[in-house]
Amino acid sequence: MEHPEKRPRGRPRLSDTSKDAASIQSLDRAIALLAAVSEASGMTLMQVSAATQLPPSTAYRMLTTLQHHGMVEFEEAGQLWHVGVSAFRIGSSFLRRRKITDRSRLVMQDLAQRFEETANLAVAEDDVVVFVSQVETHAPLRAFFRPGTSGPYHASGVGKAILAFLAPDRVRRTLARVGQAPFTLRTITDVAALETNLQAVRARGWAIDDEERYLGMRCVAAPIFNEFGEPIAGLSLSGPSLRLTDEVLPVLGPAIRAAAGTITLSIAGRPPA
Amino acid sequence: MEHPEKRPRGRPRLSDTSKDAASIQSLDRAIALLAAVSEASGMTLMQVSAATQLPPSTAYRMLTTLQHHGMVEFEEAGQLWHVGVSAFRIGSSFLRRRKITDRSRLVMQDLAQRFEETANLAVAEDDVVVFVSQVETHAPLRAFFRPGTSGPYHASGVGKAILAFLAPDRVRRTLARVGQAPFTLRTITDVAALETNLQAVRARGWAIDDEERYLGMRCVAAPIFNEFGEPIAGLSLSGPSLRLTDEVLPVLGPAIRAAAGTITLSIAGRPPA
DNA sequence: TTTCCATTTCCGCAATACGGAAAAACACGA
DNA sequence: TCGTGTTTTTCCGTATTGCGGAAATGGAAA
Repeated sequence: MEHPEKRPRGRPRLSDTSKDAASIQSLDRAIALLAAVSEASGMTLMQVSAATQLPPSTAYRMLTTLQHHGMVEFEEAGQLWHVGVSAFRIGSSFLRRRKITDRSRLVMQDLAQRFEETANLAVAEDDVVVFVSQVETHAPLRAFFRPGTSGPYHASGVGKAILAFLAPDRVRRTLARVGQAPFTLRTITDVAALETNLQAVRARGWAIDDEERYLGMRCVAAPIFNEFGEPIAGLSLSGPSLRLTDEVLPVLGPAIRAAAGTITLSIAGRPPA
Repeated sequence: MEHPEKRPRGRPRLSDTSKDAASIQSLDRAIALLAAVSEASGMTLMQVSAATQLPPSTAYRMLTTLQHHGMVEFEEAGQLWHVGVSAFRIGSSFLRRRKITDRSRLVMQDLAQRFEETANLAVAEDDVVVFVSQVETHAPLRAFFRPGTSGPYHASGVGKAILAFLAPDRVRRTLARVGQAPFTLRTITDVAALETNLQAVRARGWAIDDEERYLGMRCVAAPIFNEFGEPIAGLSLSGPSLRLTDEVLPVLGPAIRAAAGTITLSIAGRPPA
């Protein structure tokens, strides 16, 4: 009956948006900590503590707990904390649900070898596309996306390849939500312009990212569909604009569209009506 | 009503030799839970609860907390919990630090010490395998590869260990490209003969280079796999034929296969299907 | 050596996470 | 349609567990 007012029991100082459901504080903090560690490449205890706003002793206790499970590793030389194998193992199972990764391997190897450019596979998430695997070439100058990195829908080959086959209103909603940040001079920052671009993509079956994300880098991509004809991922070949010239595009584009088609079939997907 | 036992709420449900350092219970449990979810492909709350031995309400609270961070996802249709994107993102940052050379060091030292022969690590390149690190023994007569030197696929233990787990047509393409130069009388210079040899390697999990590159030198090797089950490197023990006799091979072979398996695990790889 | 700073351990307090139990939501069959 | 059994979700009192200040340890520089 006493203190019928606010809840002294509640979570401590920060945020307290009060709308979030009951959460486990220590777990919340631990995940934030893990995310912080994964963003840097090696952090000392003090850095972790600073980045997470947690007292060193608390951060330390969390790190050692995570360490027992192999979620983080401690590098003696340099006293650095890194993400561990277990985290990778657990995270990798995210892909198992999308059996695409395994099925696309051969196709990607073939593409990369034939054209001597990096082949990438990315899956569609709510607000971004996430690169999940790639096959590299041995060219000294080449594109590289670390698995797990994400790309913007409006300024990536795979993103546009996927958008092109989504219902118009869904495209508009997505764009409204994520915006069209200008990464380079060539980024398409206008909704109407992007829609025109997507129409062309849909018509020919493959998309091109012409230095829209990184200057000097081009990227040719095609969508992969699930059994409902919905685009759920994309295959792309990326490299320096110097090599992916306008002359080779007419060859590359159809080749990638075909390769993506092969993957669509292998996961029992089907092209849209 | 009865069962007024000691402490039902208590934390020490499991063994707990009490020697383990202070850990955060909720985090411990959450990681175990996450690992359980990652092993199955989609679990209902009840399954999670059963697998982790946690009461449903606790498991539920953890799942929703993880969900807020995107560590797990809930699939409405089927009421299934899956590992989420964030877990993938965080886990992927493990790749930045995944240096085979570093992670194999201990295993190699152990091997070299146990058998008193030189242990080598070599990685697969397009046309050759490249020796990147070794642990030497004190024997006066011993094998030695300077780091950076390359070996032929068809006439090296590591090379054959790798070839044995590649797709047949890829093996053929590689051999067609690099040839089968005869280094010694024992070099396998015939495609068919090599393929038979590789079949045996694949069956038992380890390869032997029986003076095929250098007269008097034998080499026992096993492959190391990446997360796609592709052979990307090999571990070998090499020394004079006088010591690596037919009698010790049955011991050495499995030992090296096991050691390579350990390395595969430590880089979050997996054996091929 | 002394000093300074980061890491690791300790420990008492009470805030936090726990889990039983009840309430919703759901799934079938009758 | 209702009833019955199951799973998911919410609630809440309790005391266990996690918290963080502070001290101890360790290591490198001065």
